[in-house]
Amino acid sequence: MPTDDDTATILHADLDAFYASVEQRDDRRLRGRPVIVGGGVVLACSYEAKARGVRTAMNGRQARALCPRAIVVPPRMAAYSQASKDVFAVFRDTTPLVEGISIDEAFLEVGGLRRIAGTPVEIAARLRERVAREVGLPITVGVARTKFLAKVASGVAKPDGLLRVAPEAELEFLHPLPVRRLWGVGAVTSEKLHALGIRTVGEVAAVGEAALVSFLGRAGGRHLHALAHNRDPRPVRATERRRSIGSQQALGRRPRSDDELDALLAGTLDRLGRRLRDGHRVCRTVVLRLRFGDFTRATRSHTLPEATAHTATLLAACRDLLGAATPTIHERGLTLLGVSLANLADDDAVQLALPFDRAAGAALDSTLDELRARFGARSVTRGTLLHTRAPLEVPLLPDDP
DNA sequence: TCTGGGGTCCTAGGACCC
DNA sequence: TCTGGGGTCCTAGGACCC
Repeated sequence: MPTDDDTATILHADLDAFYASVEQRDDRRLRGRPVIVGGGVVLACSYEAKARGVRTAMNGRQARALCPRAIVVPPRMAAYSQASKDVFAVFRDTTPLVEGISIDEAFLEVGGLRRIAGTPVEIAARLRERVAREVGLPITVGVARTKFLAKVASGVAKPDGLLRVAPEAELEFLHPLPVRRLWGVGAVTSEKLHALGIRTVGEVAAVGEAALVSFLGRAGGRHLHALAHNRDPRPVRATERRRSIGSQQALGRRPRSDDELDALLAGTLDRLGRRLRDGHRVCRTVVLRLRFGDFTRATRSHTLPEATAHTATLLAACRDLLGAATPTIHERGLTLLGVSLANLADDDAVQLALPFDRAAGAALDSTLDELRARFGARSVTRGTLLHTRAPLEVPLLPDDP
């Protein structure tokens, strides 16, 4: 039982089989039956389909072979987006400290709510009830002292469950789990670890940090070492702004003419430009993503001198990149075309020429509030200043000798 | 396992700057 | 003649997440 000084105050809330659950909610004929969302590739599947071995990202033909009785429905992204908004409204009504991770999961910090709302487990139980009653969707919640453990707990408790990891039993819970459960361990890393005879989190914990760093690189090694020893000091923080937006589409095997590709590119940039302007953002870097007939991939990027949301400017930059890649495309064929816009900033962000001076750079932080006031901008951040080598000249440091 | 679409973060080398 | 250390930015690629 949680005690009064319970430090397990982080909730990880994760909707179960999200897209498929929305479909079952909206069409009672689908309830209790195996449902697959998406035709060519499985975007999501209900637990009835999972029981037959169907998995997310599996190709459609294989999925239908495993589960011939499955009902395949096309995705309805607008419905999922609305359902997500409804669920996040319940999250934010539960606690102000909500960190969204994706369309269907979030961390919630509920420490400090004990007197008004009860223990974290009580809060989690109420949250599950509310999401079921008000939005009509099943959700699993993990409760723990750290983000990482809360996420592992919800994964273990799925579907439609609630699990608290007691602070005194964390390693007992963690160490027998397979390495794949560690955040950041995917197919490649787990294969590397298996090759070294490491299969469980406990076995990772027994390896020194230096050894992990030499196998997996600096960041990856340190990250894994910390998680395996149950060290995850990251606090729950309100969701930060997007760092990039993008769009891509698979083209199939059919060869496309240069004109066709150009039209696709123009359409993609038109939509992205609109999203950028709707969000009052500008971008400075365009990234062209290509996948070829042999499934090799390439990215080509270009950084503009000034941030913009002007479609024609962005399109021109993309055309140049695509033009340069045309020989490769003719040679190997193109099966995917995508564009990402990165280096995002608010469209009224102050743009400054940053002097190359470390001392000034450090002093910048202390003058940000002053700059915000002076320009009446929504946001002035150090990041904005650093990645914007723009023409506006501003006396940065009034006290500068 | 013949392959969706939307993202995040890390690494590494080269150019450039002081 | 010989030859520094520290930093940022850009580009490309890769792993991973849902």
